[in-house]
Amino acid sequence: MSLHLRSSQALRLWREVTEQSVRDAAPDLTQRQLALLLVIYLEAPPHTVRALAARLNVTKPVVTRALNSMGELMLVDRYRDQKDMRNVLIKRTVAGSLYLEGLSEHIIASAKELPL
Amino acid sequence: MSLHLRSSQALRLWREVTEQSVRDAAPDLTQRQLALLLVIYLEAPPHTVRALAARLNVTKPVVTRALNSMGELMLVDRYRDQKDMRNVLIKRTVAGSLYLEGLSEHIIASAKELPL
DNA sequence: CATGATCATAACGCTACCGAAACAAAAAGG
DNA sequence: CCTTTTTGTTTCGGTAGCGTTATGATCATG
Repeated sequence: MSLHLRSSQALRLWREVTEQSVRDAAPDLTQRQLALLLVIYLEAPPHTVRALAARLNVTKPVVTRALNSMGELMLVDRYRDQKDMRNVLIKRTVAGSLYLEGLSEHIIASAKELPL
Repeated sequence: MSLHLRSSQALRLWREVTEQSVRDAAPDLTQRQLALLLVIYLEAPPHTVRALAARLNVTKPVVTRALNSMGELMLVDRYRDQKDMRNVLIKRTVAGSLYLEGLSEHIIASAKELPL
């Protein structure tokens, strides 16, 4: 058995959560930054700039810049791969985990109150 | 009975849909623009700039600019209120409906394949 | 009808992101 | 070794969003 949503429910869910994010003026991530953050936290490491860029179909500078921005917000961390000093590996942070935890709570709460 | 999501499911759903939007390079709306679009299409008209700004907790120029951008993409339309010529009323478009229809299909498809 | 309030938009200076290309550092491989 | 390849970052010029403030148009009210 799978999770079944109707069209009106799907959009309503998206509206609730997106609207909440806007209203709260939470760290104003772009779509790309958010997508990146979710991949980093939901997929198994290691994550490199190159792999992330390929996965999201964006250029490497986009990833570098997104990591700069989210790094300042402490949402991610990065360090050189000691095995191959060309690589940069992206690490999760406590702040990043908390941020996504907050997001998931919003999603869950909104889903719970969707009309059937 | 209400729609219950677990934390991992919620974030996975968000990742799937956000990632898809990024990969497809669909009209690159900001969070604010998307929130605005969803309110316009899911809430009953009439919609004015002022009311939308208040609802999303943003300034009026933000709404005007978002309507400019989305207007160029044909996602929304606007015209003067004939009853009160100070007001601008926002209208839905075919392209906007199609865009949100695509979004909802993405959401539904992703939800359907969430692990239980 | 004139003055003040209420709309939406325009103007201004600023910041952040964009794609493309150039670059620096490290590894690979002849 | 010394070139070539790979990896990530920086730079460049350009675009688009931001908040604040000013403006123009319309309505309400004395």
